[in-house]
Amino acid sequence: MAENKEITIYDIARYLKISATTVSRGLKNHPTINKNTCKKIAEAARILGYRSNTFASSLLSKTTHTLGVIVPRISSYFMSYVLAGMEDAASRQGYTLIINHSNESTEKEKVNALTMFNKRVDGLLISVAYDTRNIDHILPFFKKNIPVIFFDRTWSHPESMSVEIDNIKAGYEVTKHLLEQGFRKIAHLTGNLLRNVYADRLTGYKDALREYRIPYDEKKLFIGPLSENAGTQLAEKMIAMKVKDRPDAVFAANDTSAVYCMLKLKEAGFRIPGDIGFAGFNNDPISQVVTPHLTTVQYPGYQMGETAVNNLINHLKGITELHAIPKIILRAELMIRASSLKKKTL
Amino acid sequence: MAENKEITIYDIARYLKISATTVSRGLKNHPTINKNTCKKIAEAARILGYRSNTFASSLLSKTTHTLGVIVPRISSYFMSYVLAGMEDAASRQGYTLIINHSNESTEKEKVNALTMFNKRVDGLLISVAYDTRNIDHILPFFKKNIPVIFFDRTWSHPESMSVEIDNIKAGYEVTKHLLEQGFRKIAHLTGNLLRNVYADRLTGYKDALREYRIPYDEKKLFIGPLSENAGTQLAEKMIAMKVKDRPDAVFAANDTSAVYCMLKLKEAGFRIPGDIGFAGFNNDPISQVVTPHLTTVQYPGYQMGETAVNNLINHLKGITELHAIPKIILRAELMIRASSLKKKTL
DNA sequence: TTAATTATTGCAACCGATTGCAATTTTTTT
DNA sequence: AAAAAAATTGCAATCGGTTGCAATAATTAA
Repeated sequence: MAENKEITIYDIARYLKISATTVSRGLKNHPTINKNTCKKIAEAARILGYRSNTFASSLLSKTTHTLGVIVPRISSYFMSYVLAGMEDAASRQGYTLIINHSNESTEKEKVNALTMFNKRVDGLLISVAYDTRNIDHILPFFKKNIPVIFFDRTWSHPESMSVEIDNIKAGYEVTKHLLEQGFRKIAHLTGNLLRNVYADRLTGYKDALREYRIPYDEKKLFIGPLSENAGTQLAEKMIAMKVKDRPDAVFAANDTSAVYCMLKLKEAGFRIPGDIGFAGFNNDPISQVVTPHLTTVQYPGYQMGETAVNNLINHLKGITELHAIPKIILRAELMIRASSLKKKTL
Repeated sequence: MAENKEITIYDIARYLKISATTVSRGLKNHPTINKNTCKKIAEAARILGYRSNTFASSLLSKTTHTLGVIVPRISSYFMSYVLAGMEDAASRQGYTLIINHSNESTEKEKVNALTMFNKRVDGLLISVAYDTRNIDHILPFFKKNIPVIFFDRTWSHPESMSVEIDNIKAGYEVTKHLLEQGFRKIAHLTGNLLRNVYADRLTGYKDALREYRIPYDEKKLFIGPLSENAGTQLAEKMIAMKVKDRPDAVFAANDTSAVYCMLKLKEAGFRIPGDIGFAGFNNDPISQVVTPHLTTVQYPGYQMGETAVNNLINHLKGITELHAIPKIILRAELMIRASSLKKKTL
């Protein structure tokens, strides 16, 4: 069988005894082509099993209808929702996603960026790795006027747009809530302060303390990878502390570390929230499964992905200008649950 | 600045006063090109900021170095690990992934398959949607000799390969473990039996019952979407049952439904595992956070993704033949935890 | 020193779709 | 019925890299 022979517009042209030009135009219903001819062309394409050769047209148009996505980690609850939102938005508009993850390594991030650059994505969506210190590897995109959108872990750049939540506000609200509940020695477990998400939450935390006239105590700030282990270790440190030094609450910058810290403390006999209150971040499934349920911040991952992609595509279509909107803030919501409710009421 | 001008091999040729042919060959260190010339070409490419135009070469080679991935849902713990494994394996070998999700809809799956087909991926990796009933939409790939690998939720096809775990064995082991612990009225909460993963686990469940000479009771089989809600609803049904009809254990085909069923029963005053034993599937993070911890099956997602991609690429490179290996079975491991330990020991 | 090898390099056609402009056909106007 | 306007269609060049084959240059053998 000739099943393997690819059908081109020339085959259709020969079949209908017309020119390839007309076929090319007919296939996209170009207004100058007779409606009837268009119909015949579409029909012939169907019969012959034609599929457009995207390379040939990309070669000419220099456009791929492909967006590159670089995330620190695919396998995270939050990020997988971002990707789901991106995928839905992209395919709704006829775009395809190329997804890479840096695995939190700046080196891999650089390689990924280069790959995307060489694959000539029409635009780039990126959330930077844990300890990325500069965006030299993104500069080539700006130079070539390829639009870049940062999301979640952002990086400010005059030609780019960021999509994020108001981390300062979220950090403030979490901390304020803990303060309202009567906690006064609140520890903050967070990640690399180079990252906006962590730096901003810390700022919010400090803001709330200031409001309550509680001096900020550096000894209550714990910086680490926010892993299960990081949570467990903080618990161990706390257990080893003298009572007067021991925090009476923990605000962790993600749920994983919060939960594992909680579990370890519970195991050691501490009551939550009676002895120690807890709040996390992200609203991962574990936050609603752990006992007591974890107070956290609902992070709109799906919506973040959707928003980022829609804005990128609007820019590509010339509907909007990226640099005109340096930042889009999505709504994040404090989810108050038992882990922080010392007073029984709100 | 001429920053925006793309550099082509012709620019390099002009710059070095040699032919484009030589540049093309030199860039890939073709043996007939003088080593020294190669070096000069590479240097010039660097200086001028050349990047290869993949379309132009794909147009000729009919190869994209791109793999298509269709998953039912990106935002699932298990699947996000599969994707991570795929991404690592693919980028290690210089391949790029295009990822789509069907959102458990066969219709979207069809659209996705068409997109991948038109984007001319070199190979396809797919895990089918919840209620896909045929693979007509995949047939075009087979016709064009584009290799297809099914993973997790597979579909047997003579030219294809499947990567999965031994779900029958896993189902058998979970059930046998519950039986060994003294449970005798084990309910099974699962998904659409059209899907191998659910059908096979059920088979294993029946095998274990048979071994213990316990008649299979259809009334103990609950089929649904395996969502949080499905778990809660099963609990409600169980609460409403007469004692003699009530299962003394639940084997759920995923952790989410198991956990939510457990939580609801706990809330209603049932003791786990004293009154009702529990086992789930997947080893999601929630399984280790819920109290008591959930017995489950460790599902090697990352490895599954890696294996699928490596095999696909090996086929593409001509190292192996896909259809020679119809199936690859990965190791899954029963994780025994408190939710199923009625006898205090193993 | 010349012929025979071997190493390098370049010509020109090709992959498949697109597009400006000219050519042809059809329709409308006068 | 002829001229003008509008609707269709096709020619030919182009996008950038690849490759078979011929041409030229450099080495080696005779």
